[in-house]
Amino acid sequence: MGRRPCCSKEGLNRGAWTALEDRILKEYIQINGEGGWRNLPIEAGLKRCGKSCRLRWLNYLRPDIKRGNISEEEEELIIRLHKLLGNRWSLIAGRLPGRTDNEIKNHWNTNLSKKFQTHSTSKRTHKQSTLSKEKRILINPTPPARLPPPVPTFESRVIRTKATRCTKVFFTPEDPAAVNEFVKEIAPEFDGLLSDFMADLDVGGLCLSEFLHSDFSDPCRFNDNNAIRLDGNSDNNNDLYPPILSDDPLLFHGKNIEQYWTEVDCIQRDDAKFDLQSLATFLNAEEDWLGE
DNA sequence: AAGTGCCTCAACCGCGTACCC
DNA sequence: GGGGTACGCGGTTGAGGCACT
Repeated sequence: MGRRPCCSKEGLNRGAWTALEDRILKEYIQINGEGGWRNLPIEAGLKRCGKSCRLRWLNYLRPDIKRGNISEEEEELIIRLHKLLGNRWSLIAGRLPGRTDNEIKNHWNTNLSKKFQTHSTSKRTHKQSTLSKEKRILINPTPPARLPPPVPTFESRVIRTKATRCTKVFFTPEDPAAVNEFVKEIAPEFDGLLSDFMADLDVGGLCLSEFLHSDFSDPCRFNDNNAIRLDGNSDNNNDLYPPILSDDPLLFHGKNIEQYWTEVDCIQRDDAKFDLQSLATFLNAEEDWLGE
């Protein structure tokens, strides 16, 4: 019983790839492009599972793979992103050009998690440690740096599964009055959404899913205030993201937004603060996950 | 030199989601 | 809407290399 295997394992090569297999796969993809992984081995003449081909290409053969050790700057970014996003390696890898999720995951498990263990004073066991049972280690639970006073309490439930990005969030306001105040003063976008609802995290014009998937490497995506541009067109302020409000632009204090996102734990618009550390907290709030 | 234990990282596995019919 | 398939993801494994005895 159980799940049907992704492909027949009979007669397929397993284990380390040979130089010849690499060459065949590379040449096939260069000619035919990525995708169609299931049929690729047959068409390319490889005795490999399609999944294996995909993994080999993504983690090793892609031309834009960056070789060599992970730099201190990259390491710093990984730590910050992990603090914010948890074990969403693919998302983290997306912020490190040339690095793969597998590479970052391995680097974390073999190097960075130890640093956390060394520096952590916490006794909390990380639920999702990927190390083998006897090697499981303690990881800093990243307590929120500070709580934003004007933001009301939400019972947040992150829709998060084992292998998916987190873009949707359920909010259940615990204090409707506080939410009213919050909406009125800080996030008019929430107007009319006071009961249980499902939406992109969209606070003050800063949409989580857009934010996480933005191309931070493209300078055209930022205006003079370093707000993200949706279309990369520097001439149209209406397409800025977060939107430029009249006399009230969402400022990033002159910093590159990536720098800001990873260095600063709070984005500020006037005196309204939405705390990214709090975001990290609920992203990591495993007790609130669905599926319990 | 041989044995042992530890570490690294490429590869595998199973699951959830997206997509198509 | 339901079922089947493909893809992408995070967790886990294990081969190979290295250090130490």
